[in-house]
Amino acid sequence: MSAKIKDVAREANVSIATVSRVINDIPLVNDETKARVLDAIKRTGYKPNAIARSLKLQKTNTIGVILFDITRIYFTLGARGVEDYAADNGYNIILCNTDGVKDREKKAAELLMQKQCDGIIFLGTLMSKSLKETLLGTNVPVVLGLVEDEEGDLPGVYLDNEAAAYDMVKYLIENGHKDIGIINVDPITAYFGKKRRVGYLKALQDFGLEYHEEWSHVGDFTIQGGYDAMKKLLQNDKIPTAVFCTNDDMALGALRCAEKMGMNVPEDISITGFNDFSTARWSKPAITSLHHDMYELGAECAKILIEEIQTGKHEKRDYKLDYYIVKRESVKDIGK
Amino acid sequence: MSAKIKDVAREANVSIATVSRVINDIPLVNDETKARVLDAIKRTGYKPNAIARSLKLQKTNTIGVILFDITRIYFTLGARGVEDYAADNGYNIILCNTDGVKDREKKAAELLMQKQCDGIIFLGTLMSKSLKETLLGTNVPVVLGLVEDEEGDLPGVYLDNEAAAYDMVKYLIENGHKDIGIINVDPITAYFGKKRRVGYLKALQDFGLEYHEEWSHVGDFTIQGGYDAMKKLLQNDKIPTAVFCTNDDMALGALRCAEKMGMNVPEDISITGFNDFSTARWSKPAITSLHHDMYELGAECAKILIEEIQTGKHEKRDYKLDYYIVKRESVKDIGK
DNA sequence: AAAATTATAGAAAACGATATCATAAAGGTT
DNA sequence: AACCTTTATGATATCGTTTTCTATAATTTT
Repeated sequence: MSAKIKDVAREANVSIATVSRVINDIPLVNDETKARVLDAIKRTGYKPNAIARSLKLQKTNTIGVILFDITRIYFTLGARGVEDYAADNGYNIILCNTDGVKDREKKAAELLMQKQCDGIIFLGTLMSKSLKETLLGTNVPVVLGLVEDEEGDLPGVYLDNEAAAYDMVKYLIENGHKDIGIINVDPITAYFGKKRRVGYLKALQDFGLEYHEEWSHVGDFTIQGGYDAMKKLLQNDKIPTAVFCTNDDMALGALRCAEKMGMNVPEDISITGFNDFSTARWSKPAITSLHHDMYELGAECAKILIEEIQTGKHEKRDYKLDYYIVKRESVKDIGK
Repeated sequence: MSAKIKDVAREANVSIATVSRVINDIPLVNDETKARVLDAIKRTGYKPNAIARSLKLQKTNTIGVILFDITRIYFTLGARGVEDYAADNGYNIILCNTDGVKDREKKAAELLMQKQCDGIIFLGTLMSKSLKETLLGTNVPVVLGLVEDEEGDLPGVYLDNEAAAYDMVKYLIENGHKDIGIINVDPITAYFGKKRRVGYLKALQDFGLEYHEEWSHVGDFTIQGGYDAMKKLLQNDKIPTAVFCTNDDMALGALRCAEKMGMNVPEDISITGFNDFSTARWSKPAITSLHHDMYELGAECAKILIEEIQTGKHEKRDYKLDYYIVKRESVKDIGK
């Protein structure tokens, strides 16, 4: 068994109160005594028990992170952002993957609360009603990443997905495209999918373009998903001149599919991605994508959360990420 | 403040001992009393405090994971494997990224021990002496992923990197290649880099091929790193007919660099990857790679660790991952 | 030199649970 | 009717800390 504060006290011939004072740098200790205690700590190899401490202080210095799937770079970068900022400020993170399954999200939230996390960050695709209830049914501060609490007052950090999608489609339009398809993540299970779809539709409308139901497809987040969606899209008699994909992996899949069908990108069809991960940059042709910083998103979530934990003040605030389009090779200007 | 066991006891008009019995399903409780307690729990919204419980039980049901960088898919998959297996068995994970910085690894280990983790999994590139000392200076079970404790008796889960590299180089040789370069991760800071290099050298030797210092380059794990390393490699007067890259991202970088230099893969030069991530599969040309399952690695680490936690038995054992070569388009058979 | 103040250190009560031990009531045995 | 079981419950010590309150010694003030 490792040494306890009691062992140190015995060893240094003082009371445990004094040892505690030394550990916590409370000034009312005589220098000589302090030295004796420090020495005893070294000799016994004593390390404070954070659990006991947490119980007494009612503070665990841990942040719970509920996320979709750490395996997907989109979320991973966010998680790393959270972890770095948290670690720099003396907090640790407990991680729960949920794959977006509501039941698991709820269980994760309950568990994190039982473990007395000082705060919770939710990095998911959708905020379900039941999760929100669970999260609000406590006093733990909560910050949302990626999703926005539209009616409620939970602070959130996210991209203005609607505007970003709008801008990307607008960019395609500026390049002379009038027939624009979309390969999106499921707008029902993913909040940002919904928003990006709205942006897409709005841009079409604003520029007087027609919406074609048959050019709108949904894939999971994967390359294969993009491939399959593109395959369906290309089965139509008339096909668009450009496809707006709402993530890079799906854009790559779409690109591969087009190639497979004997088309060249961007000569025969233009494709755009979203997120600007290395997939897009190093693809050939390199994919035009919309850049925004997921790491920053995570870090910002952590920052807001820790501030709320430390001040105890709750305040609804939304932090919108910057974004910009990175123009590469996958879009052809077909304007006259 | 949320309800405590005391509140439930008062509400149900029983002692806290009885409430505790109900919570923990200890049979000696009258059915009627039990119902009353259950009802009180529901009414008060009581949730047990895991911290208090941990203190008393000397068990936190958390596993500490120290890993290199969650942002790199190689580690991420491992982390997810750990998390899933752990979650299925009632454990949670605390995650610490270290970027391989020794000091941070040590700090992470100390922190996890203070937080009374029931066990620690190390998913890193190298086991430093100081980290090992820190890890062993306690009674917490430790399992190593990716690295092997050659002299010590810590259990580990890893790929037989030497054999795998050997097989990959052998595959190139079987395809007629005699001039084979290598783009490796740093063998000094990464244990598996060292091992893969040994396998590479051994294969060259076994088949009577010459080793060319100038064809051996090192990159970080990234695509850019592979690109830069390839650039140096291609600056030689004589260049190899094949390059063995010890991860997929670097292979992609190397491929892009070769293309940039006006070469075609695999017509002018063959390239192989390692790990078989989607990068390799969806690249064009698709990259021949060595498949092994990082998710399984993580899950196996968790399995071994939890077994050790629960039985209290420590035993040195090594679990070696299966692997196989996935043949794709990036290798040309140049045999006569 | 007595009183008041200050500097140190210790005793003990929390924090919220679990589990041991003790106790009381009910039923069974002779 | 006295005793022994069995069943159900409560009181309480404990886990390893922090912190308040108290106590003592040392110092200063008068």
